[in-house]
Amino acid sequence: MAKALSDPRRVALLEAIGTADEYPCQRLCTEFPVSKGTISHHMKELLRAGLIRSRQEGQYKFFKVCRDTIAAYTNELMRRLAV
Amino acid sequence: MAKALSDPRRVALLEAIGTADEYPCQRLCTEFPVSKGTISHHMKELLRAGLIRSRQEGQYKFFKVCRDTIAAYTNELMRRLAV
DNA sequence: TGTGTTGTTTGATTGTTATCGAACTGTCGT
DNA sequence: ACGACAGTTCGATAACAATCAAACAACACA
Repeated sequence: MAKALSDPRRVALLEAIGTADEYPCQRLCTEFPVSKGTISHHMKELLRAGLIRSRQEGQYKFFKVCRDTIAAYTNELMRRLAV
Repeated sequence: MAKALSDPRRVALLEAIGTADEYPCQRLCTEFPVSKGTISHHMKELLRAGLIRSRQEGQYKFFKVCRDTIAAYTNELMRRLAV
């Protein structure tokens, strides 16, 4: 999780996805100056970390931020460092 | 900050420091199976990120977790992702 | 003043990761 | 069935990060 959040580009992607309830993959490809392959790679990482979920609709793919996972992470961080 | 928190060893060091109000550098060196150089490197990163502060006392050095910085980070994360 | 201890810096090595382009897979509309 | 579009996967490359060992600097004490 921390690893997934450590790349600025990935966080930017995550933030973009967070601006809407659901965010189309294709829009990420147009709005970020990176190749499709790279987007796909980052999405895979975010999925693996449980930070987003995806939904397929025909040939399109939509992403959604898992806000509870993020909340769980921040809580864990606070707990571990006893703030 | 996120970068600083993305390395497991560094988080472990941070946690160790967090177990006491102040933690001597030398104890980190004895309790973690890494060289002095590596410890020094990680401390530099944690300092740079504002996650710890250090205090010199003669030839010894002590570290202290900056809990408010961590709180600020988690808050920022929550805010940015509108949880 | 010298010796041991503490921590920093440096250079080399090694592993990881972000990125691209290209090849590939799957889905849609015609 | 075919051509266009959406994503994935792969191979290569380049940048970065963790680590060590060794050289170094600073301090303490005898």
